[in-house]
Amino acid sequence: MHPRILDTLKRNQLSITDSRKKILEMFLQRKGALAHADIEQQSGEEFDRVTIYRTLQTFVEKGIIHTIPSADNSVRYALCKDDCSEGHHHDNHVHFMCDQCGTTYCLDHVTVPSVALPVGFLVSQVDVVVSGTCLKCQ
Amino acid sequence: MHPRILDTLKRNQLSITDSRKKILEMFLQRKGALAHADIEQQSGEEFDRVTIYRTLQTFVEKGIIHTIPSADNSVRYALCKDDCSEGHHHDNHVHFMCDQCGTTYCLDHVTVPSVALPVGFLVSQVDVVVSGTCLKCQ
DNA sequence: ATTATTTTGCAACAATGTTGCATTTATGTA
DNA sequence: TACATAAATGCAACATTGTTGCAAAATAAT
Repeated sequence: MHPRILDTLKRNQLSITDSRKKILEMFLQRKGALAHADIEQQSGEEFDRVTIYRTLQTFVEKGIIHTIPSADNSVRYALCKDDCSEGHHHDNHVHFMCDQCGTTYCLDHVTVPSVALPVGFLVSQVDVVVSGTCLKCQ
Repeated sequence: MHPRILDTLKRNQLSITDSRKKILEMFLQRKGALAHADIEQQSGEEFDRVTIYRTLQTFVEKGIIHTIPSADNSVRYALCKDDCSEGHHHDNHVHFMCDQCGTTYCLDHVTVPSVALPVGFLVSQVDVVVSGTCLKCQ
């Protein structure tokens, strides 16, 4: 078991359960983003669909993971670099979605460029979604 | 009826039908983005749900409208500035989604900043999704 | 005006997400 | 460790969203 699992759950005052351990482990191992369907498949019917929904919801609320914007209507989740406190307004991200294989990368080390908006618009968060071909699919 | 409707449909070799005229008119009038649900409500059960889905699909394929990425799982559509030929790889956009009222703006005049990606990633499109408070909700 | 093509509406289905509640599991305390 | 309390899970049922096939209707072409 990944060393950060218990730590993360405890820090966020979450009961330590099988589903939470397993799902958190998935995120920690494969660094890319995961959709609900991915988790459902990989866990092999070990957990109820509802449990997975609720676990993801909880993780988002606690700031352990965040959702990634996408143009198709599939919600994907990725680990927050360091758990964002309160789960609100976490750091800005650059995400990369591969057109070929569909893998979504969370590029934490890429700087989010500043955007100059028209007067009257207050910015709370900037998400940059880049699509194209990823490293593996060249 | 908006003068650009017939023009746009003809240019894209689409049959001129009531649903297409009405839906295109919605996009031309209210310049913000529209979700499927918005269209369904505004058209007041005039058209079948399936027809709306298919119309939006067709418009996207023809490059008349494009989808806007969002972190929740609601797909929104907005007019392309000038119909993008082939519907693929239209110009990059900055989109603004208001946390208060949910209105999505397509900020065509804001320049998309260039993003420096790691070596090996080929970029085909950059979407910038800014969220915060809009002009009206201050 | 008539034929050929396209689009629509309906029905049925599939996928995705939500809610309430009883049962099970985890936590805190003696 | 055993017990009481609190929390999470699984099930069932439901709601929403999106898809597909096909006959009927509308549009376009001749």
